[in-house]
Amino acid sequence: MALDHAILVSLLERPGSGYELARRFERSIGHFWTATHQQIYRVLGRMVADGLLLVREVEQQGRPDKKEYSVTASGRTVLAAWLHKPIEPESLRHDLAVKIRGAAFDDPAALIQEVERHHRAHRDRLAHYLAGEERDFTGPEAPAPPTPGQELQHVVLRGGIAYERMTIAWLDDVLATLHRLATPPGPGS
Amino acid sequence: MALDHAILVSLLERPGSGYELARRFERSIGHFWTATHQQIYRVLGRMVADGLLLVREVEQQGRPDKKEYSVTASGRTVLAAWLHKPIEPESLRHDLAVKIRGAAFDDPAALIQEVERHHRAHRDRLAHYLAGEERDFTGPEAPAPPTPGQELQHVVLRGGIAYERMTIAWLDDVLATLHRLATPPGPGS
DNA sequence: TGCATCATGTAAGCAGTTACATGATTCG
DNA sequence: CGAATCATGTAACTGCTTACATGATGCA
Repeated sequence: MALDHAILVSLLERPGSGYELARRFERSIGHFWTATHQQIYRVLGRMVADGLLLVREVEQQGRPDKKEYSVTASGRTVLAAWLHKPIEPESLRHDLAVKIRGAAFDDPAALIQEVERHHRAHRDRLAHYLAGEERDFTGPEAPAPPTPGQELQHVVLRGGIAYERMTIAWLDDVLATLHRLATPPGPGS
Repeated sequence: MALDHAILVSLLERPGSGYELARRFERSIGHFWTATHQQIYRVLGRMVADGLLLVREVEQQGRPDKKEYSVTASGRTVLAAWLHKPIEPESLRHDLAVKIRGAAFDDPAALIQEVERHHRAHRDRLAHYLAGEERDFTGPEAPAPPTPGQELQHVVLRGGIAYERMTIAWLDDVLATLHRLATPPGPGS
């Protein structure tokens, strides 16, 4: 289960509450892993019970109190063990591709709007990643020289950027294909 | 649940047994969805009970008998309903990216072999996809002109190819970053 | 007064993985 | 005789999603 390990990495980068973790999973860590707060709270509870994390109650002004989690020595050991264990190369799960092949048994043109919607979502995500890269790594505000941790975060972000660019280009290809199928060559051609 | 829909699409493309479906999920459909035979048999049973599929016992010579599944009108309706319902753009789940960020709290150099292993796996997959493209779509054996269904299968395959190429390029970037971190500039520079 | 943000959780159900289990045929 | 391929399944467990549930503060 890699959610445990993603949480360990995120809390090593910076301790925080379940709520903060959920927000990180929507943002930077969300480039490569997703999780909802429900799941995060449950796993946090288990990881504390297993001794991988420490909790500290933090009182706040003008906000509800929070629990701040940090990684124990045991948690570091568990993470290191996972880092040294080989994992299988990922395989994709892409619902949209199922839909595209399914369109052969329905109306291909009906899928155009859906694909355009995805295209917009990926363009937005790309813009968001590029803004984050400028802010954290390539802009004038960025630390120079970067720490190894920052270099590794940056290369992961570059992966997210490359993924979004590739996806946008592919969706252009998909749209062109759907349009071609929707308007087949007339008898004059 | 998209496994149901992936099965519907696959059986509409060609009826087949659970075993055959499992093999397809390792190959062409595996470009965008994975499933094991255990899961497939369970879902097939449920889909027959729900009236989405028909089973037919087929006796074979020199092989065990098999059950051939095909899609009912009800199954087509369910697929069409799903095709017309918007889905959320995917978010990634990439264990290797978690490992890369985690390497900041371990030895980055220790990850190089793992990344190289993934690099090889993705190159192999790319070669396999390209061979499939040549065989089914661009080679001399390919049907001309292609049917709409084949055009859609092809554009999905092009997506798989683009994904593998992007991933290989990114893993090159990751390897360069890990090597840079493993051999920091000496005092002479 | 209502909405957004901050903050934490429980419960039920479905999806997916891993381990276990069987048995026929073909080929070397 | 053993290994590979064809063929179908059950059981247990783990992980993930969806729905439900509460309550404070700050701002318009």
